[in-house]
Amino acid sequence: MAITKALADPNRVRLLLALKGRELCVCQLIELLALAPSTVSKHLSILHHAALIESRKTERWVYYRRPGPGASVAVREAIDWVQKSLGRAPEAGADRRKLERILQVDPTTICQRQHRG
Amino acid sequence: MAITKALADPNRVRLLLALKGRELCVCQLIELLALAPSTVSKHLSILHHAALIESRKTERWVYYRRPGPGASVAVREAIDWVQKSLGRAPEAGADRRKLERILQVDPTTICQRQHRG
DNA sequence: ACTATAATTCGTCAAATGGCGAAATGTCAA
DNA sequence: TTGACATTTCGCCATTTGACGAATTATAGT
Repeated sequence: MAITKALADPNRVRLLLALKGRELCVCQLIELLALAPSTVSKHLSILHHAALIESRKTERWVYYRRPGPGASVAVREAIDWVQKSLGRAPEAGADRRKLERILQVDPTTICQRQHRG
Repeated sequence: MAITKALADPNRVRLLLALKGRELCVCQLIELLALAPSTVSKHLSILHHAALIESRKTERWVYYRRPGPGASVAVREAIDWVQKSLGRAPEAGADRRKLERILQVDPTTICQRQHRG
């Protein structure tokens, strides 16, 4: 099943947890995971292929979010489980704190920072 | 996380679903998956390592079952999700029917059958 | 003790996975 | 149209995974 495969990697679970209640730009997710853009993009495409996330493109930025009410029962239950059960882990808390800091900077600045390394 | 890794393989999900409400002998699980004994044993050890199943040995047989009330919240929630969400899939239904047939034969006969191939 | 049996461990192999940088794509600004 | 930028796709590499058969362990029966 595509869903369980998608959830098998910790970084993908981190992405899914980060998208609780809000959409995020790819560059913000890159900042969170601290991995190469191509790697994060691949993870996002795997989550997308499993229908666990949706995307929206405006201008040069791509935003990802959890699926809306139209999502299948399987997808909704999977996300609920991830949130409830895996969201309790200590690393999930650390990511939430890191995200708070990321959200205080505007995405444009974050993207530019990534170009310089 | 060990749990999500353990659930990433379809055959391991099949094993977990097969153990709903009953314990089963390894030879019965081998019969269900139709894989080499060593392969099934490996899958079982991965599930066991993630604490998703427990084992009990009597005489020459090893029985596996879902964990009892002493299991952690994470484990219980994972199993609940697997049962509710993944147990709905058509392949899960096929496995239930196959198991019914397996349960009609006594384990001793099944084990002996496996030695001849 | 010796043999048969149920299951696991070990060694091996092909395929899948996760990471990266380079190149490609699409979009905006000058 | 030229250049900068955000993201994705591609090609590569090291590691992990899932499969098997052979060897090993543990137990029961003779």
